[in-house]
Amino acid sequence: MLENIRDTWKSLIETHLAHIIEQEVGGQSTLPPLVAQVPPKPEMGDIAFPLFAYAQLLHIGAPILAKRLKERIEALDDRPTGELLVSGPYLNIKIDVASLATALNATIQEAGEGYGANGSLDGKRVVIEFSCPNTNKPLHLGHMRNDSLGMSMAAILKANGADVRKVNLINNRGVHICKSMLAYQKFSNNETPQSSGIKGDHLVGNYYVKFAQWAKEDPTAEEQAQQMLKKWEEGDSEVMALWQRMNEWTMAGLYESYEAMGISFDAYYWESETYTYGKDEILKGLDEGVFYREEDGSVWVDLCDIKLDKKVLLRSDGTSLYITQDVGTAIMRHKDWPFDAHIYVVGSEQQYHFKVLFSVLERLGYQWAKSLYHLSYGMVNLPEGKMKSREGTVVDADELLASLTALAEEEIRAKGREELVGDIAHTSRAIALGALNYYLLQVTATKDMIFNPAESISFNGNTGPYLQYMGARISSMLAKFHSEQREVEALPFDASLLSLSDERELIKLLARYPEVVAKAGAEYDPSLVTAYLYDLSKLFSRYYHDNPVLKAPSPALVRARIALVRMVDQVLKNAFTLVGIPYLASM
RNA sequence: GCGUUCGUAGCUCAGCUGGAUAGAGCGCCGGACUUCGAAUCCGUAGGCCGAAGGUUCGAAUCCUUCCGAGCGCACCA
Repeated sequence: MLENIRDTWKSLIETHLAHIIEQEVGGQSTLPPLVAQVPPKPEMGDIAFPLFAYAQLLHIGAPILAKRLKERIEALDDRPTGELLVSGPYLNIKIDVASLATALNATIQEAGEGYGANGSLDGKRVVIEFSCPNTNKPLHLGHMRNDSLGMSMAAILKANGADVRKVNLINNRGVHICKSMLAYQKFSNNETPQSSGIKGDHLVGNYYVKFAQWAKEDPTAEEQAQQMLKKWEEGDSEVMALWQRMNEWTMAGLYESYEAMGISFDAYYWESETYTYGKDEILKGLDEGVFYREEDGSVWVDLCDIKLDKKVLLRSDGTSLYITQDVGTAIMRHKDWPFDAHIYVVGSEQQYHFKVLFSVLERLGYQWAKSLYHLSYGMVNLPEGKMKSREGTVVDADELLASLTALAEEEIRAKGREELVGDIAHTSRAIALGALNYYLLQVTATKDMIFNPAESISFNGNTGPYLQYMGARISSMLAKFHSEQREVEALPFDASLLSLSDERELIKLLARYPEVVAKAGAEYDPSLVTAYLYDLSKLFSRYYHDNPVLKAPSPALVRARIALVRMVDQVLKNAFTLVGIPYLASM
């Protein structure tokens, strides 16, 4: 909405700039592009156009040029609504906020939860792969960052019109899986999740830890694990049975965690089925001369020309590697469901791997290889330093969620809101999720981050619950309005009454929301949405704190402010769904 | 060593397709609840934006070098 206004002014000013420059210095074919900015202070207007570059061409001061442009445009009979201001070397526009508010109100009311969405990716299919846990241990904090990013990106891309397919590739085979199996075989006395009362993924994880301890004492442990892997590959019935049993335990646990954290997928893939993929593709590439074979029989790709070194694609015994199966899996997925883009949400430690993977696919001649994207994210560290599984400092996902939930519940009870909140368990969980997702998504994905548990549960300041609180306050305000001032609803909405500085700022911010959704989609960056949410909430908090809505001086003003509050409410709701923050009417 | 990501307030983070005095939160100190729920709001203090050069009318933002940190550099995944 704001974009249209900006573009209108921009092209108008551009035209007149071109005219002036042509008159003064003759046919300048390439003018520098005019950039639109936001003035640092509201009283300077709403849109700013710096004129330095043009003034230089004309050999005059920018303020003089600004003045000339202003006079010239003001002389026009039909020009857009709004006011021109000269502010030093800038030509600024003070937009007509009342007409913007009127249009915005109609748009938001009509679009509802669709406000902010756009069709830029209409008809485009996007696969997004994330989570991809191993079946030998429960989820930890690192996975949570991955899952938050994956879920959020999927929602953002949908809001941009894409047909999104969320996929999860479960790493359910390999030596590391055999390790927990082996330890279980040796030390378990056949305990089960049922007999022990331990959640399946945690039970299996215990044996993975057990293996590490055992391997320290018994040097043959690693060798035994390798032997078990061999048996697995041969389909040994005893090993297969154990594998199946333990994988089921883990998966049951993981499904439970996903459910609790609001994470879902459209398709699951299993490494036990995909690990042999890609071999044929590599051999085909070998035939085509894209790859080469070493004397020992291994197949390689030489990526030195793009500074990526040489990489093995097939072992000398002809078996696949991690990269081989990734090549095969990508090709298979494109056959199954021809996509326009494929995003892999994977930690930054695998950047090199993905560069190689994408290059290999490109060399195999797949045009779509260019649409592959590694959404890389940094490590999650603790205030004390890195999480170390050996030192037991890994933050378990289930435990973290449980403790956040307990704290939220404590807070609700401390405020005596048990009755008002309704389902206290549900509400506490929703607050915990809001806190977690916001905390994890507010940081730029590529950066490493420090997760401070104490801070994430504080619920004060720049946090998820702060945003949820805004929603709850608005809900209760609107409920009160409906029960006490229904008759005011009948009054017409007069946007010109919203003339306070904060009201103007709120309206502009609300009008900017669609641009945020578009940018987050184009740049694959959920943190743009969290940043926007915080700006909106902060501005709104101050506004309703300082200015009564239900007790505004006149019914007409009550009506106008209620309209504004409803717009804020709708945008909060819409943005919440993009970053995994549950909306709560009461908390 | 090579590649890559990053160095902004005491701490955690924004701002980075160059533009008007560098912003939040936490913490510190001080205010505001007979007023739409104080999980809130307001204010004070706190920065040679890692360092040095360069490009530019203008650089936290772009380029180079250096310093410091993370992560890669397996016929592991």
